Amino acid sequence: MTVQLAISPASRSFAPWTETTIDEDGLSAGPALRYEQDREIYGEGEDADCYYKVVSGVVRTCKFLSDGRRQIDAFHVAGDVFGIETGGLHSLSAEAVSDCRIVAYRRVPLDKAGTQSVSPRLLAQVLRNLSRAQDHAVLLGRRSAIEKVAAFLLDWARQSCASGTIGLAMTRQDIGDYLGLTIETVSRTLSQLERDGVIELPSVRQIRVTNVEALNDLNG
Amino acid sequence: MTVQLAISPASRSFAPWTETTIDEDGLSAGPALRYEQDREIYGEGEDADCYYKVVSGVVRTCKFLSDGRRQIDAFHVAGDVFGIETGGLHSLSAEAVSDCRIVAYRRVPLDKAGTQSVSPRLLAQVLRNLSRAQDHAVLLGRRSAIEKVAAFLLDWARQSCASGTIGLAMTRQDIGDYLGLTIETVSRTLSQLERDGVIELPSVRQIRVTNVEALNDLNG
DNA sequence: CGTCCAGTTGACTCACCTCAAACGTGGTGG
DNA sequence: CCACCACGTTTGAGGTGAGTCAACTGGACG
Repeated sequence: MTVQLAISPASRSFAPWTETTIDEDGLSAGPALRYEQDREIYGEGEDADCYYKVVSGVVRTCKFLSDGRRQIDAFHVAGDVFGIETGGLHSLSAEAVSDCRIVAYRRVPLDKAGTQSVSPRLLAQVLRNLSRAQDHAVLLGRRSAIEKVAAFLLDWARQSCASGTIGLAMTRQDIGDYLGLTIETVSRTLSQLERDGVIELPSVRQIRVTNVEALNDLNG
Repeated sequence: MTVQLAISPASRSFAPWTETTIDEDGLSAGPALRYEQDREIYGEGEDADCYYKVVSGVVRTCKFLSDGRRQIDAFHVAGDVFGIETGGLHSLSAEAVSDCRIVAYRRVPLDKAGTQSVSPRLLAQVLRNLSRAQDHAVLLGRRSAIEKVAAFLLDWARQSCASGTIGLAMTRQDIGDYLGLTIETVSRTLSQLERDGVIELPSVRQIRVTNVEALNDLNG
């Protein structure tokens, strides 16, 4: 199983909850693992003996309901840390949205870590994820479809942008499952924004924002 | 301003990001601050020089959109920690849902904490909040009104229950803003659950669950 | 040139929202 | 003790934003 393989490079990091092998860009922490598009990195319920940092590419973390409905928690890009969990098990699953490189760090479950202290950098990463999750909740609970899409575009432009045109790594389905919408609604909303002269859609996976103010207005 | 007053008892805790004055129940960490119902504990954008732990009562943390729409992030009960933020400012506001007692702990912003390490207990609390936020996102993005209400009831029964009857600390408006619904939909859904024999509503703020399985089924 | 699959578009439906009125309960004052 | 008010809640009637189902489009690839 690839996951076994995935863990091995991290074993050089022995201290629990430390980042001794992580440096600012994460590149020298050991060889990056490669995951090709749509590969699962870990599944809901699997042992959470590692956490991860994205080196390149995009990763989605998500949850599933028993009937298959999916909610994407976040898209992670270079520098983002994901997979840090309370218990010994991952409560989300993680998948490669695009081909990507990822560094794994071995961890010890919190309940076995005793009084060993934690790097503030790690805490900062967790707090960043928490803050994103809180913003996401407002979006999911209180915004209309067009506001959701506008917020997503602004957010993604900031994260990924080679300014001018946004390159989408993900499908409409991914966007829908991130925003709590169906693909049809995502598609229709993008078309409407195009008709309104707010964006252009040179190709399916490329979006050019021609009127940022309009998006900012929609963002409240 | 009451917030100034609120901070003082925490000043006995000097080390940044430590919990030396916190013990398991949080009661001996210093005198608890009292907040009466609907008092603001801190506002969005205020300096986050303290974080907090609930001793008794219920606290809500929430965000507002510019037009007044509100999303409640979480209800916090005895033992829960809230108000730990990435930057120097609170990104949510916190208010007393019921009269409550709260302990404040002074903190130092992460960016000034340097390499000082962090208690794993604090990290565990943050991870708990993160996990709750992730569950909340699935609820907001992918569940129907009746599923939302069922999930809320089960959740709240677990947190607050003197088994048998659930005592609600919050209004329908609070529940709606937590679940991403209007008060009318919350009310109608509760009425429907009552008609279906799943719950009883002896009074507005009391709910007796008569059929837990039905709720669990709705919860997926 | 045909197949496949992601995306788009259209027609229709429905879950939830909006607006409005009625209800109930707790508090206040006569 | 009762009349009245305030406010949170419930209920009803009607509207609508987003979902559903289905047909169509357009690149990518063999």
